[in-house]
Amino acid sequence: MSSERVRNPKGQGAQLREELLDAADALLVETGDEAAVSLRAVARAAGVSPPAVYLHFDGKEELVGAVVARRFRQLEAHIRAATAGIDNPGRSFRAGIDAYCDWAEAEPGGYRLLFSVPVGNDDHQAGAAAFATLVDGLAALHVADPPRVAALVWAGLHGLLTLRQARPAFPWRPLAEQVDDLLARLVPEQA
Amino acid sequence: MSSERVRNPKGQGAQLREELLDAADALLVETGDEAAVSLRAVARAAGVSPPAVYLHFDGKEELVGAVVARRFRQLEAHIRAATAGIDNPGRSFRAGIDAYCDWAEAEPGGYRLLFSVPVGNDDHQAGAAAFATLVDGLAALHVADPPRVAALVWAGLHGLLTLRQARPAFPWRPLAEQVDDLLARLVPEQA
DNA sequence: ACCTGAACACCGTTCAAGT
DNA sequence: ACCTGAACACCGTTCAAGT
Repeated sequence: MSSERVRNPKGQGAQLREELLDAADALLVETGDEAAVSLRAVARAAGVSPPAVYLHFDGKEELVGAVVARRFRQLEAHIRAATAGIDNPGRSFRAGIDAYCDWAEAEPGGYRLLFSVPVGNDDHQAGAAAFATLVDGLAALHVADPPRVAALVWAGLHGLLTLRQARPAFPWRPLAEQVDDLLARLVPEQA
Repeated sequence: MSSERVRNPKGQGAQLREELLDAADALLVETGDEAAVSLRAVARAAGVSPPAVYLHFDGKEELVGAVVARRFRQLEAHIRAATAGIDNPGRSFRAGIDAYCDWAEAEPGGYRLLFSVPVGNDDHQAGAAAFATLVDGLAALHVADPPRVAALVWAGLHGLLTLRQARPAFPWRPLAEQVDDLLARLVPEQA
């Protein structure tokens, strides 16, 4: 049960860092809750002793923060990939919205995690970049005051996604229908 | 440091139950996070030993659940009190919305708690009752398909309130202004 | 009927030590 | 340079026992 893992050679400490991030990511996404994942469990999954985590992270909080930052970058890349090459502004805008929702629904725990943890500077950068894609999409539709409307759209989507997760017993309509309803009212220009 | 508390007489076990609920509520509202509050800390605050909690609750989860149920009933009462006696449907509707937002902003941890924990049946009842006040308000405004619009309004408000808490560094406009914007678009009938 | 003490298997973190 | 073992103060929960 102990020491399956082979020791890293001299210059390769960075490899353990990646293994720890992968292990922590997998455990965090399962639950979407920082508190449900223990630093000791992450160390176990990576095949090292608990103190080894401190060689690469200041503590549990910094480890979780690094996972969150990586997930934010993935989300932004996912949205950019979905909208890339779509010329029609309305269709591009909607493709970005759908990518955001798909990503949240595909890994609910991973989405919840993004907003359940105090953000560091890295996350703030990545989050701001994702928000910027939304503002750009609205500007292309000639919406008045795009940042102002973008905040409402973001809040509406986030509210729908998180409430649907938190209250699965509520008689929700299909998500696509709710998103249609929401956008029809918040962004009439996109029709 | 030990035994400040006087033992309860024979038929008064229910009193400890209330003391535990009050202690747990205070600790939970401070953090808004179930995981940040320990059963042992609750027992300490109430002046009893940890196993004493099990005399009244099945475990930590049930204790937290009872606190959440109580908070839901308080929220619904707060909304009903704010709308009671207002005849004008538009003003009554808006008073309910404002009461919801005020309650969430007055105790952010208490609001977060309501949706950060899996719900039991009690919470579901209380939550449904609060939602019903929203549906009724929209019906009085002769909105088409009130439950459908109510879901969007609820999601929009919830998204605004939680994102503002989770991302305090974001350049938010004042909440009242965002709520005005949101309602103007989602419920044009209220103007 | 109401509550405690001691125990168990966990947890995050620190620090000295091993290779 | 990279990692471990042992320790510390915590945690939720159980079970026998005290008043």
